[in-house]
Amino acid sequence: MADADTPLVLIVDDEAAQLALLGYNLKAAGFRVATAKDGDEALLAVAEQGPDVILLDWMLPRLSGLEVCRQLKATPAGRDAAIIMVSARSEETDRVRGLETGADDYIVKPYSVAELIARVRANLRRLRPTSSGQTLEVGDIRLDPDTHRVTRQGQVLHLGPTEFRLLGALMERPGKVWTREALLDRVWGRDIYIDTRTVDVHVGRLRKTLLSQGGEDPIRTVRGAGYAMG
Amino acid sequence: MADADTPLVLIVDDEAAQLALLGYNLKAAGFRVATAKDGDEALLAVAEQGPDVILLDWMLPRLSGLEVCRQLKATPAGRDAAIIMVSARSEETDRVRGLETGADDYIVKPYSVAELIARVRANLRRLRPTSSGQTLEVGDIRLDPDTHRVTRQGQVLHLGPTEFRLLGALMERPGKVWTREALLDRVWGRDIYIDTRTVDVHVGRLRKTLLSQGGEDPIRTVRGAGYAMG
DNA sequence: GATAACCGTCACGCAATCGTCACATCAAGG
DNA sequence: CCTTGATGTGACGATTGCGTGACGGTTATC
Repeated sequence: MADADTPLVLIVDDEAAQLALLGYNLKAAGFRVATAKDGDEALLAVAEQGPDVILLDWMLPRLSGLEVCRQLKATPAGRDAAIIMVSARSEETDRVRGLETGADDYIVKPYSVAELIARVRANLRRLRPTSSGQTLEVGDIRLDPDTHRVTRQGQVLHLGPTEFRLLGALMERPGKVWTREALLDRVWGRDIYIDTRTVDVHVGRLRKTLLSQGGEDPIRTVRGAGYAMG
Repeated sequence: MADADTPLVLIVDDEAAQLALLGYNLKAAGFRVATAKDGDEALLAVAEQGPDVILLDWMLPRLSGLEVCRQLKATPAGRDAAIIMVSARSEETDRVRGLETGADDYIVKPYSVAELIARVRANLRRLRPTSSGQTLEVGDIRLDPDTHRVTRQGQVLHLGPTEFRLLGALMERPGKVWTREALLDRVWGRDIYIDTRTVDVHVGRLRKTLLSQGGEDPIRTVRGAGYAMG
């Protein structure tokens, strides 16, 4: 059961009760579990054990979760892991800042165990193709998840955080038609209540940037359904 | 609107006012709604109607919400549903106990309608992950539900949403003769009042597109009965 | 505290698509 | 050949979906 192929989840939280609860549920779901009480322990554990997923609490003593995230993403082992920020604060700003710092996902308290497990699994799946420095490429567009850099025909394009994640989602499965709802899930996060038309606006902004250096429109609008890449 | 594809939400609460309020909001959000006043009614309703999401109040007469949750998760129909516990108590212990018992999510009073709807939707999405439909193929015509792409002999064909769904229905069961009424049900939706002749028009438009690149007419008209593929 | 970047929402306008009708055409029986 | 009911189809007004500029609000940065 707990062999090296079993995904390792590192839980970083300063509350012992949280560590116990999360650990219990994750073990029950078949994961290996490591724990850390603060940022320093977390950095050490990441370097030593190389976890696949890191559950990182927002509120930590000494270093904030945000700062820990930044430092983790600066280490080789940290870049190979998916970081899920856990927060009691639901404000948009926190989420954006978390994702900008390099977190791969975000979950807001209170969350369900089913949701947590689903998130961990989803990020594990996503880990393989993208997170290990794998640059996405569709046509003449390249997206580097590590450096957050997008180029078209060598030209570097500047994208906002949301548009970057939007493009990343579209490029991850070229051709697949995403409904606006699915994109809200994938790009904005679950349990976020946002007008679906907002997706249209961001697609428009993304298109504008992608077309700024000329070239064809790489995003296909499927009337009545959603959007797709390629 | 209220066809079988519309998700069914079962509300379990002993206060009539709560039932009415929640029911009103959920219906306004486009869900079908069923109600139950206590645990016994809930168990019956779940077995009979097989809801997709269950909103389960914590405080119930006779059986507690917790116990109802446990019993629900012991039934086949209950396991297929997402259970959201609704509680006025915000203590951590309650949440943990609720989730340990098998609830999929948890929402604490007072909550906003927007949050409630968002939770219900989020749990629905988790319940039915986007099934990657297999590409349909009849003769030289291919239809990919995933990419919403229709090709004939490699040529990409452009179809409107309705014609796409119409072709999908026909291709799903090649040879089967669909009556106009059945097609209205399948393609347009169950409780839609539309002239059956409209089907003829759309079949005509579909034929026109399918024949635009040459080839035989793949749709067979069965006089007095309806249409069939192949 | 001022500026710039970015976000989510709204309103407007255009184009695609829809449903219906009217008329043409067809199939089958007499 | 004629009749009759069913089907094909072009035209048209109405609706809907989508693109997009504008706007106010928030945050980061200096």
